[in-house]
Amino acid sequence: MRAAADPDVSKDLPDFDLARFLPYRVTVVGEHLSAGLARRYRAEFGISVAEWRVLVHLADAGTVSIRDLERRVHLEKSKASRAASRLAREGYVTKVPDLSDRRLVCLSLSDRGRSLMADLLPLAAAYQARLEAVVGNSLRDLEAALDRLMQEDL
Amino acid sequence: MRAAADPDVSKDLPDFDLARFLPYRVTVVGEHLSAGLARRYRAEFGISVAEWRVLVHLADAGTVSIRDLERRVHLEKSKASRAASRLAREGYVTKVPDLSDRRLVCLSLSDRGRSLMADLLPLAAAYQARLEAVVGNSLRDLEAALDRLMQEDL
DNA sequence: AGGAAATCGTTGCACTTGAGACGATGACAC
DNA sequence: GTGTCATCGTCTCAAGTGCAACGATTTCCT
Repeated sequence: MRAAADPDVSKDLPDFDLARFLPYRVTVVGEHLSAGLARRYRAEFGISVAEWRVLVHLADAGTVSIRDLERRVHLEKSKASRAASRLAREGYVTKVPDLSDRRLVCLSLSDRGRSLMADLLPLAAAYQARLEAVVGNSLRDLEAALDRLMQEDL
Repeated sequence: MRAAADPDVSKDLPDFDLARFLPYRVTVVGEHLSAGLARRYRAEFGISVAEWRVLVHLADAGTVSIRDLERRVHLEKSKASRAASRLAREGYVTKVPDLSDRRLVCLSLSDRGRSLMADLLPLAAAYQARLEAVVGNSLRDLEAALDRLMQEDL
């Protein structure tokens, strides 16, 4: 017979339900939501998610540096740098050195980029509206919960 | 003077707040939550997020195939295949052909893998408990909202 | 039985990613 | 000024990724 407490490896592991594990669950939903819109702007304009974030921030902040992107839209600096370079190469953004601090770059939308965003932003707004309809009247709670989770230092 | 309606590119773009855009927001929170725990098991055991998901599923399903992983824990099959291979190489899982259908592989935890999970699962359970405490009594609403967003075909 | 079609896991390929090193620039103390 | 330190953006390198193609198997249909 075996002892009741068995420290060796043949012992049963504690139950664990990945489907209820918040890091997993939130990540999967995030990928699902992002992919839904990204599929469209990737097929139509060849834009990646990182490039989309850069464009959105440019559309509402005007002129930004790589470091601003890093802090405001959660892109690591190498990722932000490469996304900005691609967008500049495609002609969607202009990239010039900042004259008052020549370590920085000034990124801003070109005419072509503004024209792109004139197409993209209404699409995204409609998508957001659709998601909010799905969530319904618990949107406030959802946002509050996400905020609290985000503030938590883990 | 300029006409009121101006179709050219110099027109202002619609306002758009990325910080309230659900795909962005949910994704960022998901990364934040995942990174909080992943940092620990990566530093301590050299395990990636994909490998973690494989291990968890093995811990509670016993024996699974690559295809099961693909469907149950949202890993593309090449990602699942490589994660399983790495874990097999490290000795955490055993990988043998399925005798009743030789297209499939049978993955299961080795003794070493079970021992690893005996350390990891309590850690994850504590982490989950901490997150649930942060969310508080709106946990039900949060889960329901995530479910509804997940079911939506986008 | 026998051939077409579907399924499974792996791999080759081109691309992306994260982490750190690096040169260039600026801020600060003395 | 001058030296030290911090900051910014890019680049390099190894590792990871998505996708499609592939061989091996099984299933289905007749």
